[in-house]
Amino acid sequence: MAEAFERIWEAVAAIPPGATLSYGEVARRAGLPRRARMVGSALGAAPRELALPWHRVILASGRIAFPPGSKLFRKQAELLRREGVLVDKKGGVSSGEPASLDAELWGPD
DNA sequence: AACATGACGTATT
DNA sequence: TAATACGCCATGT
Repeated sequence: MAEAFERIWEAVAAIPPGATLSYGEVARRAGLPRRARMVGSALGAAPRELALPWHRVILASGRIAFPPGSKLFRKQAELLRREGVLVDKKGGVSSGEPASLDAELWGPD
């Protein structure tokens, strides 16, 4: 396996529960700046036995990378919420503390 | 070598 | 906020 993939897997494995990192950030931490797209490939090719916390990797825009409603989207949302991370229906991810009480009570609209 | 593709990122409208 | 556009880079054809 290419060494780059292993560096990426390490970076992902190092993300603590309840936290999230963007693909670009993971790439940077792996010593591969500007290789965000490669992070996606690496995760897709990652052996299941590594049990990587792939769900903690999201877009730089703070949302889940999959189309809302898709199989993988629901899977990732569930894994994140299982760690206390809030995920709205559009894939928006916010760590534990709500940005504002309004947002929590009334939603994004 | 040219071109398309993708679990991306940023800037601009 | 959403839609485009363009940059980026490994892979596969």
